Amino acid sequence: MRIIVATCSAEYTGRLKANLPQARRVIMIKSDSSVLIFSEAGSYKPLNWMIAPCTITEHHLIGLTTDNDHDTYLTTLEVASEKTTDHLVITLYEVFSDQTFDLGEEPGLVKDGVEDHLQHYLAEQIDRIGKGARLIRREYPTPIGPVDILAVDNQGITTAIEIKRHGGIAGVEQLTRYVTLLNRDTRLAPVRGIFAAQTITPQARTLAEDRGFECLILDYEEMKDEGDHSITLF
Amino acid sequence: MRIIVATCSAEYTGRLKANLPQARRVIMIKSDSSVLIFSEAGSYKPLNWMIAPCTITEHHLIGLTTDNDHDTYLTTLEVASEKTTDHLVITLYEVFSDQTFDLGEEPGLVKDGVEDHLQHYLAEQIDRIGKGARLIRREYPTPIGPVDILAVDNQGITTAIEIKRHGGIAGVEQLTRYVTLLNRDTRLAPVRGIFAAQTITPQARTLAEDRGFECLILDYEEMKDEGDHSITLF
DNA sequence: GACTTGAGTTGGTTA
DNA sequence: TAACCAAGTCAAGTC
Repeated sequence: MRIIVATCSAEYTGRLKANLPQARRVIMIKSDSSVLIFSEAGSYKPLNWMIAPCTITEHHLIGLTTDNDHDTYLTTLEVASEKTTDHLVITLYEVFSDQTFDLGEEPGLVKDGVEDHLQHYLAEQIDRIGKGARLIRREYPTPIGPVDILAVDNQGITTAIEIKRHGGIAGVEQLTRYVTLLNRDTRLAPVRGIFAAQTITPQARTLAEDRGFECLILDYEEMKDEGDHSITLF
Repeated sequence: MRIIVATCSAEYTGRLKANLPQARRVIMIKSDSSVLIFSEAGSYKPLNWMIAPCTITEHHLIGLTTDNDHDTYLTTLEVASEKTTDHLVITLYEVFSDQTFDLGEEPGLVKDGVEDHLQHYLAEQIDRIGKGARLIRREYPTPIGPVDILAVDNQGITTAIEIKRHGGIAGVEQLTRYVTLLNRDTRLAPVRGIFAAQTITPQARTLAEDRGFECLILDYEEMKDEGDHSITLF
């Protein structure tokens, strides 16, 4: 990992073109040659970047300082993608720091609470859609992608469940596609839909209910507690 | 901008929980107190982060080195969001570098080639949907969001155009929602749809054509040339 | 402030 | 490899 703090400008050409005027910034060059340019502003996204695999060519040129009173060295970093025509040219004017560190292996991040976990617990606790419900399977395959959960409710009705952490309109559309498709299967029809999420936007709830879907709010902590509890029981 | 290179571990609690085992990493602290933790792996996304507004509390503790042969100082950075309950605790074990730089103002990034530009040129060159077509307006407002372009084709039929750089199923769904809604307006009906993009996935094309929408491939460079050309003419 | 949409989205999984 | 879907997505614009 090489970290450069410098006055720089940059120009990116690829899926779009982007121009970065001269200013002080931080340039990170990872060991795979990927490059990130950061400013104080914004969140975690760099202003410009190049992802691996790419090749960096460093040129040293003689230029002038902004007040033209003496010669100075300019450096350009030409970063070219090896897979596409994308390229990024960074010009360094004044370099304040240029250090390289060996970070070694990254053991990786462990996450808890993603959609997959919601799906896991809801499949395990399928009674949450109504006492007596029975799980058919998680990730029930269809030609247009897997349905998060397919179940049979206590009335014997096939039930497709779309799970989101935050439910928006797009999720309702997704559920609509699945229910429409599954209803063409005479062995399953009629199929109803449940839109299950930790939070659901009012617009999405309205759309879902318009289409005859039930909305189910999921409490992750509660589901996790119940899941952990049943593990200790067996 | 403060840049720390150190052996660290981290724990995030917020919308989910995430745990980062001990390893050498780069920690960036921006002037607004936002924090980013990077490793060599992955692309521009940090392993963990906290966005502004947040408060950092730095604690210095006496701990033991991993081989327990002598005391050492540990530092923890406790980063708490000021708006939510999110918090991130970083423990620093061995610090290799800890420097602060003043980057000053960021003049900002200038982009060319985003969806907005496609929309601009297509509105200007509305003939691309058929000779004699006439633009009604860009960003035609509806209760469910603005339609990218509304036009009248050479048959006098109202035409809703959804523009994407890369057209996928979600874009077709979006167009469907708009066309369905606009068709309820007796002053506009019947309304047809055009799905316009630089690239369209085969599935999206199939879905769009199933729904009676025309698919239109846009050549950005060509549109830009034509746009620039007409500017020089007037 | 809530919601929708775009992004050089990135990243993971599967056909 | 291509396409779909989730993400602590982020960020901009609108209502």
